Amino acid sequence: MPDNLASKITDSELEVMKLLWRAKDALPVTVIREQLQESKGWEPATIKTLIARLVSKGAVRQEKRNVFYYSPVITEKEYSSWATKDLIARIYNGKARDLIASLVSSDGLSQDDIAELRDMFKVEE
Amino acid sequence: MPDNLASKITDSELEVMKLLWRAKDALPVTVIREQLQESKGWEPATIKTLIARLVSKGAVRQEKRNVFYYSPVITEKEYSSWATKDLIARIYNGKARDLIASLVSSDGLSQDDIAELRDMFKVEE
DNA sequence: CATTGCAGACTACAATTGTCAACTGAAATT
DNA sequence: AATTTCAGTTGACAATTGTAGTCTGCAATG
Repeated sequence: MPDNLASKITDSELEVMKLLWRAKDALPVTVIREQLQESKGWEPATIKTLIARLVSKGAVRQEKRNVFYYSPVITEKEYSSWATKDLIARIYNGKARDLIASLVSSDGLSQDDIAELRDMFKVEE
Repeated sequence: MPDNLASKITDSELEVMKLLWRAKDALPVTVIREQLQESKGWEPATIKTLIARLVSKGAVRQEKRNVFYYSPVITEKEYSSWATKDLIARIYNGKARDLIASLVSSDGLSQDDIAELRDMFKVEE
């Protein structure tokens, strides 16, 4: 995990992180609750547990106002880049190109994707 | 998970799978045990548990000879391709190209990788 | 100001995961 | 044939994860 993290962000917790990443500013539980109750059908208690766990593992910071406001400590980029490298280490023996080869050969990429990637690598120095 | 799987292969179990994937033929516990005891420092009991769990979740098949011989049901390619798509779904909103963009922009690729990928996409129809 | 609603803290509980020990019966060894 | 060695099975136990209930005190609202 990103080394600022005590331990891994779990799947459920990740849903909370996604919401916080999308938000421009820190959010109070009220807002987080509303959205996740709606989108995930979770009970308020569940949502509060997830937030508390994220705070305790250092992925989310709380800021005292009238009520706590929560915001991500690690960025989405940091996390996704870590998760990707972790996958590469665990499954592709550390070889990033093997990951991409796998995508290409297992039709994980659309024609559009491939076109775009061709461009990407053309420009790339 | 690959839909032939009852549930996800865990990290420890994956070590067993890797060994089985590397092997040409089915292996008896003796051989699996020797290697993992060596490479992972696991107790025989641990290794036997992992094998049993893999069998019960359908990732490994056992073949009765004098003693059981074990071989993978899902291939390494199937698994890694599934794991990759799963990552893309969970973290990159289903967009494979975002994964690759993340790799490129977070220096997850060496110059060599990039060169090779440029070739890959040049040839690619 | 009394009432209500909910944030925050604590507790709970089943399922999964990482590790491993004990037992049992068959195969190998003496 | 008696002994030893494991494979295979079952059980175990702590930590993590998914999901949620309860309680307490403050803040908004009538």
